[in-house]
Amino acid sequence: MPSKKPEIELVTQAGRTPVNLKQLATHLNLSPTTLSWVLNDSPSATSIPQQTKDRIHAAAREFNYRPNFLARSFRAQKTHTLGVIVPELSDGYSAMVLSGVEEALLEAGYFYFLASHRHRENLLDVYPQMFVDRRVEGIIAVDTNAELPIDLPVVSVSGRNPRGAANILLNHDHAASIALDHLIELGHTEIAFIKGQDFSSDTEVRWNAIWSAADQRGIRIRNELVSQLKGDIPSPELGFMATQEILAKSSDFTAIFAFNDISAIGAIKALEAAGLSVPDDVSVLGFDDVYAAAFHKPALTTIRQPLFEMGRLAAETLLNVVGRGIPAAEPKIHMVEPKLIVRDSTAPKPAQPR
Amino acid sequence: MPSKKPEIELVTQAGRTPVNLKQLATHLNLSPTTLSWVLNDSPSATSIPQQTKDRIHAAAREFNYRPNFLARSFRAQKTHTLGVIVPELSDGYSAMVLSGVEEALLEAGYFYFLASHRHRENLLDVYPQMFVDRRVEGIIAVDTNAELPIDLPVVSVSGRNPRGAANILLNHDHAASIALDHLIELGHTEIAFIKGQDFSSDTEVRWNAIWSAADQRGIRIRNELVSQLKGDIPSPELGFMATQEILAKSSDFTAIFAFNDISAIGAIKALEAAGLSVPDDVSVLGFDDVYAAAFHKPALTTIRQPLFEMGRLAAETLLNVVGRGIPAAEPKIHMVEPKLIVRDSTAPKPAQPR
DNA sequence: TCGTCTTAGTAAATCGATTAAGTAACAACT
DNA sequence: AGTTGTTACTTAATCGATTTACTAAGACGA
Repeated sequence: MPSKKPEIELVTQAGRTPVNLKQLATHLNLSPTTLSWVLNDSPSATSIPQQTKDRIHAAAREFNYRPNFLARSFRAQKTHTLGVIVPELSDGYSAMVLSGVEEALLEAGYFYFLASHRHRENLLDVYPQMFVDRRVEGIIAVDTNAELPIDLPVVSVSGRNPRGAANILLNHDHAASIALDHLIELGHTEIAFIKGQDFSSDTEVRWNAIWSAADQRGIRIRNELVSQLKGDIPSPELGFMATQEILAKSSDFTAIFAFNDISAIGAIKALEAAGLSVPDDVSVLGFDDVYAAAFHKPALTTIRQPLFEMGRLAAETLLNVVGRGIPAAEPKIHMVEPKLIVRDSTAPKPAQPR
Repeated sequence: MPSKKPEIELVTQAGRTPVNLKQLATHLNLSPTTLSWVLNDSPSATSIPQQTKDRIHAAAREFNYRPNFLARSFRAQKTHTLGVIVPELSDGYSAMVLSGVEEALLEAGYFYFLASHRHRENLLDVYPQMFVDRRVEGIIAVDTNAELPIDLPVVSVSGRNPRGAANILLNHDHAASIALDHLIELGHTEIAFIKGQDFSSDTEVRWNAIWSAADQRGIRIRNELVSQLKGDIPSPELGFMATQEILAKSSDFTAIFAFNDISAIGAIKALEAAGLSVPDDVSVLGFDDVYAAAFHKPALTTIRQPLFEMGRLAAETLLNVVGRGIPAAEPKIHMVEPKLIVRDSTAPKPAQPR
């Protein structure tokens, strides 16, 4: 009589249902425990002889055993997932940061949930709550000053979060200095400014930095040459309007320092609509160096933020905290440095006044 | 003797550990089953009197009971999560699609994992595998023709996926028609073309559509006036080089139809570098209507893809399939319509030849 | 020869919610 | 009076991996 084959046989091919630990253990005539020890290289596996280990590894490979992620997550209450919240996805800023985040996470085997709040109150409540419900291990908040859950480590990018584990911040003092130095070198002293919206976390720090840098250089900031972006759409239109507002009050300036590249593009449009040429009559200085900045006409002179690096740094920092499990007592501040990118939208102050 | 307080007391405040079903059940002197039935409004709850239901709901509110998402996911092997794979995040195209995706998912309580493969072979393997491991319920592939897992429903956006549940496609025939009609109306007959890279799923369909539209209109496509984008970075540089390639072979054309807005921007730079004015000497027609298109100088005339809508549609379609649990036998094709956006980069054919 | 160590494992509990399969008490009907 | 039905629940199994607490067999030393 020929030896009877076992009634239940494991399917070697990519079968319908993936093999689980129990089935694999049965197949090997071992207990799930032993397999778990060996496959996870746990300290308890020291007593298991190499031969058995090899058998287990071989079987795992053969049947393409992949541990059930859900079961593991559930058991350990760890999801290997972060939450990332950004204001808006389409303006290029967040996308750059996210690229950096993704790169760092991939290496660590983490994924992230992405949420864009578009400055809507309810989303600012709902998304963090969803993050908590889904047991993300930490949150990266990009340019977002929300009330975030206390019991989760948070790393902010461009946004001061006093309760968070860390803040990735641009050196705004340095940014303001190199920006003003550039304009001053070109001979500009009457400079108009477009401030950011109040909801943007950079607005205040940057404005303070500009003030003190201007002060140090003997540049007077005149009230009528300052306006602020109004509205929450990511469109040059806002910069266009802000510039018109300034032009209505005074045309006694030869340079504009915009809050970001998008508004700089709007500013240029407004100046040209008013019959002024950029950079011949007025120089325009942007901020961020988003994707579009280099390809605008005139190409934007701008202050580059290392957005990709900031994303990467945020993710690495957060993973570090998450790994240790101890949220830092006081938030660390990581400063990153801006860089002046000179292109075609700035030029020496015109010889004679308009 | 005063009544003894129970030894274990539930914490009403946002305590350290959230309340679980068992604790809540103990508190109410009921079994977890009963609570589960009532809180999920399951059919078995019909026999539970309203009074008990009210007690349960009240307690759940009072102790801010939130079901453990991980436990639920594990039990049901459903994660309420999708995977989205895109080529690149920073070029504006995917970001628009994602905004649409997000909007649809939020309403349904779904999140998504985002992965950008940047055309790297290994990431095209690794990310889908990670999606499967994490038990996403479906995948949205944006402009990506990867070998995707068979046992998951897939919806492609701009990419034909024969195995997938659905494809969201632009009506490229219509796009080619309105594009050529626009150029022909302006008097152009000698038209140069910049084709997309082979890896882009739109390249072939669009090119075929252009061919037949040109044929129908008696426009001859001359080989020396066709070049192709080379390289996988999302930069106008590629369009710049493609245009230079054409210019090296012939300058006998009055219009260029570019593969996308980014390459159109590069094309304009190349034409201007060659001493040609856009649109006075050569008209340039873009594609997509990405964010930067409107703010370029000259503002791009372009064929708009309803990217946001495409994302939304993809997500809705996928959720529908996921909900029913039955992957469609043959992929549905959802066609969306392009729209001509006339701006400043196209103009009537110049009166005399150069 | 007894007791202790080491080796090579196994059994059972656990994470938290869901669900199939009961059960006890009472009502209603034949 | 006995059967069937309804109401209001409870018990126990399940999802799959991990982990704590055991056990059995043999080696070794005193």
